Amino acid sequence: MLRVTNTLTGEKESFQPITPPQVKIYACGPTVYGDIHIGNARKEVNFDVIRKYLVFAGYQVTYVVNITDIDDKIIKIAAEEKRAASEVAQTYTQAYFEVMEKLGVQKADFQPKATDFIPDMVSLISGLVEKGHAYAVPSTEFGKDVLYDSKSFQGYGKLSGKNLEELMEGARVEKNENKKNPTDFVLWKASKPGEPMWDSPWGKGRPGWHIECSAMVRKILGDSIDVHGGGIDLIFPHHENELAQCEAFTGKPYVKYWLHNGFIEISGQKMSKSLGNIWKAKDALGDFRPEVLRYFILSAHYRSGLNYDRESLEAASRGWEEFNLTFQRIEDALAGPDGNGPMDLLELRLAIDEVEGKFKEAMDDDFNTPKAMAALFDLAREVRRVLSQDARPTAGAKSLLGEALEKLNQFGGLLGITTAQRVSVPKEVEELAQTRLQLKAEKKFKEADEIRAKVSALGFTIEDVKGGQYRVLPKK
RNA sequence: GGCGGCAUACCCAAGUGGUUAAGGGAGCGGUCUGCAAAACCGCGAUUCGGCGGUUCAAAUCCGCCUGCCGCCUCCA
Repeated sequence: MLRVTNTLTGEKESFQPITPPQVKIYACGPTVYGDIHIGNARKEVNFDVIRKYLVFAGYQVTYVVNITDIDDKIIKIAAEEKRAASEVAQTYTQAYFEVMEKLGVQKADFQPKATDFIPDMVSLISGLVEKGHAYAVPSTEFGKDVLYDSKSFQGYGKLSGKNLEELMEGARVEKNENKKNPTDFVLWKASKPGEPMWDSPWGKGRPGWHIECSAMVRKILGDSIDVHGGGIDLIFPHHENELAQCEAFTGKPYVKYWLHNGFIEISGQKMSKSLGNIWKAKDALGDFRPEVLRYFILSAHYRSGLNYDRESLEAASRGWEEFNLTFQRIEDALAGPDGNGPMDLLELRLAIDEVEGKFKEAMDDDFNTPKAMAALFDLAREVRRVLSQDARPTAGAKSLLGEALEKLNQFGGLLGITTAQRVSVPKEVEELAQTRLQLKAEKKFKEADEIRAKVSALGFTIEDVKGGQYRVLPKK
């Protein structure tokens, strides 16, 4: 039975979708005003795994990740770069998709852009005004702002555990003389000259941030959804406000399970522009394989903070190499001739029988990926132990190794820490390696070493293994 | 000031009342080896930030203290 930690209740609860086997998930996506950083990437990887595991567990999942393609930051960048906001948004939307593809993040079922849902937002805002939860105030020459009346919704603060009085005291909110309460937030913003604008009952303007998610969730998934996710920082005010908008409008519960992932930290602190410690995902991908990045991200529980530095990444990289080599070693062994044993296979048999149960148990516990990975490592270790007995396993051992490979591929694939594509060794390199084997047999070691150097220049490494065989690997 | 989270070996990191405190990295010892590398085996926390309490039993529950971090303003 799957259990998840729900921010709304602060507890780990058993997961029971509203209308099983359907599961509707919405996870806040990027605001496309720049390249995404590894913190954004972490959120996408965490929810990618959550989504894939729910599918694996037999649910019919509808997964939605939005693109915020209109907001203050985009407008600001556009002004700086002297181009249209839509152009800026397009550039970074594209960049985002490229990173997602590299990272092996499966495309969401829907990837709505805010600007495609303006009419839905307008109608939602109108409804809130009619119901007395929002009010329009004069703003610019183009029209009025519409603000949400936070005091009009009794449940305001229930997600983040804040109460209005305290919020008002500590409020560092922007000054707005027109606000009835300091915690009121903007639903619709009248445009200023030169800004993007859309027609509305309140003149020309653009949507506030929080309303877009509310509108898209309702349009695509309906009034009530099973899971809403995002980074921990979105709890307040973004998700609190979304909740207030939707529940005030529909009178129905908006989200059953709120899931929030922790931050990636640099030297124990969050990434921020002001600290100048932003690590872009595309730069990380330049230094490390995508599988290594996922391996690193998933080596911590999604709700924890995760400290990111080069050393940790390099450790993850070594760990991943070791894990990944297991796959190749199995494939090599299966492709080779049968040995004639004897081999001790008991532990491997047990490990194969246990892995699925251990993996599921870990993942069922609020998607405990570190524990799930440990389950895979346990199996991988037994595999290596068997392979080290003899590089040419017996037919019986091969059968077990085949089973192990299947399990490792299945679960490692779900986490996205395996690589589907083996680096293929060019024929030229293969021939050189063969020649070297021959030279070695003739004890012409000097010539053999020369070949190794040649192979190295071609980007590969030859490693000798037991039984007079060798292994060709891409150079590290 | 209000709210929340975290503190486990050299590093990362599971563990949420009860057998020997997962796993990974690094390290050390060994096996193997023309060399190199790899691989495999073995070793490593009598102890879970500190002090009290509850309990037959606590890293796990409660209280206090210390330290770090996040949110309360845009933020994954």
